[in-house]
Amino acid sequence: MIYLLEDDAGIRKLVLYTLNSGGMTAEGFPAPSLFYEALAKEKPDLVLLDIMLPEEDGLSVLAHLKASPETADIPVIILTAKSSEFDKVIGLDSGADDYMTKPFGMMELLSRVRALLRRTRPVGTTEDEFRVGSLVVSPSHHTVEVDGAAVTLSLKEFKLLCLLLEKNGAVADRDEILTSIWGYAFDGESRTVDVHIRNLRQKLGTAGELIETVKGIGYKLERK
Amino acid sequence: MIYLLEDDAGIRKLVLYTLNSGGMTAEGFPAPSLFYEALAKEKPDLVLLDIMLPEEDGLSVLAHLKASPETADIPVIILTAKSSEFDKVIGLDSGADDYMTKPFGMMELLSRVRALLRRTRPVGTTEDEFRVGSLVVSPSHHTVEVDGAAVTLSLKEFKLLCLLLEKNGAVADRDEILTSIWGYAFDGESRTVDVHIRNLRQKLGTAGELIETVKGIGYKLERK
DNA sequence: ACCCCCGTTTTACACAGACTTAACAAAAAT
DNA sequence: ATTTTTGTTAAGTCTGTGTAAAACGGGGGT
Repeated sequence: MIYLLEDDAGIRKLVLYTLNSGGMTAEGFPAPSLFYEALAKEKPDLVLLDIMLPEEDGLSVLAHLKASPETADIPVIILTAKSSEFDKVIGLDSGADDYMTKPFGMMELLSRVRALLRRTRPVGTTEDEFRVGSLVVSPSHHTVEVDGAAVTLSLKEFKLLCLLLEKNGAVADRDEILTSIWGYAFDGESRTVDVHIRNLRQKLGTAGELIETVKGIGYKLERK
Repeated sequence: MIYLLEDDAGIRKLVLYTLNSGGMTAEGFPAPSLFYEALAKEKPDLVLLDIMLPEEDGLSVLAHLKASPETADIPVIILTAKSSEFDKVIGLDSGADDYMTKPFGMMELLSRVRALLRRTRPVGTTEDEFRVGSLVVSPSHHTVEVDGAAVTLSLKEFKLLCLLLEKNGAVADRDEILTSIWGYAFDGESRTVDVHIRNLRQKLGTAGELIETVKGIGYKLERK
C-alpha cells in the first residue's frame, strides 16, 4: 500500500491511476489530517509526499513520520515544485529517501517507486529479525527483547542498535555511525555517540555486553 | 573509494574536490579504457558515470558493470546532460541506482552519494580476510586469530599488521609505514615503529616469526 | 500560553591503556 | 673495530573512552 499526500486533485488522480496501473495499491489524501487518520489505521509501504500543502508543511509531516518509531522506517519520496538545490538537500537530510521535482513524468515516478521498494524490501525478506544471543530485534516492528522481556529504546538508540546489527559483526567506525544516524559529520569531538552507546548498553542489560568497543575505531556487536 | 568516469576535465576536478572534501576518496577517469584498467585493480564502492563519453557510451559501460558478477553490485549514479524522461527511465531500469542531470550542485551530489552509500553498504558485506599460516586477520571485524585463539591488538598494532598483509609479501619500508599509519614523516629518528613491531611479534606468539626484518629498508610479512 | 517531560546533546572530568620517548643492548654492515 | 641499524625495556605522556550531570529543545498536556 502506497500513500500519496498531495493537495492538487489533478496530480493526485494521475499518480494514483499510474500506480494502480503499475500493479500497486495506492491511496491519496489532500491534507495531512486525513493522511494521519489513515496512517493510524494502516501503515503504508511507501509515502509520496508533496512539500507544498495547505494545513501543514510537507517537511513537517516528514518530521512527524521520522519522529515516531512506528513510522520512521517507512520510505518517503518527496514531491516538490521548488527545484532549488537547498530544498533538495534539506529533503534528503531530513530522512526522505528520494525526491522528484514537478513536473515529473509518470514513467519516472513508477521507476523510482519500484526502485525504492526494491531497496527497502528485498525480495521475500519477511524475516526482518535479528537474533544475537538473548537479544531479539525487529526493525519493522520497532521492538527489542532481551531474554524474552521487552525493552524500550529511544529512536537514536534503536537506530544505533540496528546499525550495529546490520554490520553483522563488523566494526562500525565513529564516522560511519555519525553520518548514518546523525546524517552529518560533527565538527569537533563530542561524546554524543558514547553516551548513546552507554544508554544502549544499560537498557539492554545483560545483552549490553554484546556491544564491544574497538578503541580508535568505533563499536561492533559480536554475532555469536 | 569512488570512481568517476567523466570526460570533461573541469567537472571531473570539481567533483573529485567535492568528494574528497566530504571525507571520501575518489578517483577520476576521462575515458572508459582507463576506468576499466583501474577497475581490474580495485573495485570501488560507488561509480559516478557520465552518459556522454568519447570512446564508448556510458550506458554501455553500465551494462558491462552489471554483466559481471564481480561488479554488478557496485552502486552507480548516472550523470547526464540530457534531461528527457525517457533517458531517466532507461538509466534507472538498466541498473543505475540514481540519476543526476547536469548542471547539478555539489551539495546535492554529496547528499546523493552519501544516501546511496548508506543504503548499499550493509548489503555488500564484503568478507575480507587474510590467512597466512596460522594467522587469520579480518580488517572489517578487527579480529586476529593465531591457531584459532583470539588475539587482542591495539590500534597501531592492528594497522601495522594490516599494512604488512596488504603488501602481500612485499617489503614495507619505514617511510611507507610512517606515512601510511602515522600520516607524516618523523623529523628525527625514533624507535616508535620498532617498538610496535616488537609488541606485534610478541602478541602474535608463534605467528610473530612471520614478520621479517629487512635491514636498512623495513619489514615484510612472508605469505606462505 | 505556559510548563513539564523526555530524548538528546553538551560539558567536564577521571581513568585505563595506548603511544611515545629515551637510554642502552644487541646485531648486522662497513 | 667501528659505525649503523634494530631490539628491548621501562618510564612518562597523552589520547580516547566511560560516566555523571547539566543544558537544551520540542511536543504534549494542562
